[in-house]
Amino acid sequence: MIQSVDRAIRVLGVLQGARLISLSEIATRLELHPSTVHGIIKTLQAHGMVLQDAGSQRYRLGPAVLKLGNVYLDTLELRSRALSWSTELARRTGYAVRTGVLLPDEVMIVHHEPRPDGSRQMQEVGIVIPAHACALGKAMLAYSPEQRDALLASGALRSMTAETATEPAQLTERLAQTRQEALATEQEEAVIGECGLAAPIFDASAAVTGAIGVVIPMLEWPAADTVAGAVRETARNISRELGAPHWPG
Amino acid sequence: MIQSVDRAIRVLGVLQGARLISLSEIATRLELHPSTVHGIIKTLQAHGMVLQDAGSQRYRLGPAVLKLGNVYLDTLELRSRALSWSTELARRTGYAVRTGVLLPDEVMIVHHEPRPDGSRQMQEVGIVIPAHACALGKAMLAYSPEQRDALLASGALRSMTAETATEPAQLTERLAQTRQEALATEQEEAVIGECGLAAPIFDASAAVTGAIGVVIPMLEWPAADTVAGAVRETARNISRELGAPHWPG
DNA sequence: AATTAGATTTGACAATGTCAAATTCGTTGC
DNA sequence: GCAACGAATTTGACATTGTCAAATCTAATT
Repeated sequence: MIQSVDRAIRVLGVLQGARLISLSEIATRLELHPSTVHGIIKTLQAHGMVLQDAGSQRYRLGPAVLKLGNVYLDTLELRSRALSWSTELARRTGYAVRTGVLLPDEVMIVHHEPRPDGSRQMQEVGIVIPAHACALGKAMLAYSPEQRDALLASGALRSMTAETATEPAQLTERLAQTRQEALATEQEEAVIGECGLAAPIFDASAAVTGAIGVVIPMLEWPAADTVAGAVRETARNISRELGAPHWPG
Repeated sequence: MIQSVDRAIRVLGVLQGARLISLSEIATRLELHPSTVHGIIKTLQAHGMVLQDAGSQRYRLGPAVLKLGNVYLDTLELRSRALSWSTELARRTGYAVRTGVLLPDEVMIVHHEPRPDGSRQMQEVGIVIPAHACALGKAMLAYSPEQRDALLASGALRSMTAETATEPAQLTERLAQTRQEALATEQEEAVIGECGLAAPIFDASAAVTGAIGVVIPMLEWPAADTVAGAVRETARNISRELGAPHWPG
């Protein structure tokens, strides 16, 4: 582990949390000397990863990070396979479809297929949602023992709504149910008024690489039984295209 | 400039160009010792910026870079201001609307408003286009003398189509015309069949922060005169919201 | 005009990253 | 099934290079 590279990434992490921040505040948060942070920041700035606001002298993320992010999306085989199946799933069910990957304790959305009814929706690619509070996250955690244990051990089950599972035992039970049905559900656990169904996607090494699911407004919950079947089937189809030997896990 | 941080960013740059690449190839391209690259890569990997492919042992970008990129978009005041005006411009003109920022020699799209006719389109946020070969790029370069000179001096006017301006003199002339009309045009210079109009956006310090423009299919070119007016007006309105003292430059 | 908060620069020291060689791992050819 | 190869990884010594504390500069504020 190279110290200065590690510190540079931590600086980016702070910048990610605080949109516009002064050099000395970054130094304080990371418990580093301002001069150390300055050297790192100037290096990042030279590559366009960080910008200095002209007026306030404070720092923020730069455009180079977006370019990197876009290349990541392009290289993701999961995403390219999910594209066509998402359209199909959205058409069949009438709901918005999301595909996500698992970060240490969050799910990151790598594709968002809007509801086919054409209602205007926010662009959601790149957003992150706590893994324990969404169907996509539970679908993946249910089949990723290490990640699940790490999350449970970290004790970071942040509460999002009244329905969020914040107790390890509660989450463990929901994951067991997810495995039983090969389908994860979510009822207003992350966002009030929003429910969801999701199923895990496996790759050629039989490991979870992602999950796909539908977003269902509370008013339309529970969804028709055919929706659950369609989500499972879509996840199985994508898994097969990725070379998964079997589905589920 | 901190050497190892600089090298880490160069490693990311190589990963950006080559989707899946071996450690020794990265080392060769950067003229570094494999062991040096290994230390950097493992640090990046620990933070999820880089992933190692299970089968081939090769490396690729990781999800953490996408998360960073998304935060950049959220912090961009240009983008939030452009959102509502883009919808309006798309509605008035009937064309897809793009907003972009200027990198050293490319334009990066930070917002894409689809054509209001509802035709299905690719998501284009995060893609980059050579600055000298698109209307957005020329709109910004025309009012950014340093960036223009740097680009002309670099001699990197890559040819995209037969119409691309690859000679410095040719580009200089087109930029002069852009300033004269306060509007940049593009006729199949980047992509065959695609034309465009764009105007620059200025911030409170009277510097160019971006550009907004419409994408026009070759078959519908030239567009009605009202389109040019609508593009200029939109750029002026966004500039005013950002606190620009005057428009153009 | 003085004060303060913050960004930046400087220079010495020692921690730290770098390099070359050695080792391990997996794959291909015989 | 064994050997040879290519590639990733590990190790340890050396010297480069990042780090820290103090000093300087800059720009707001009173």
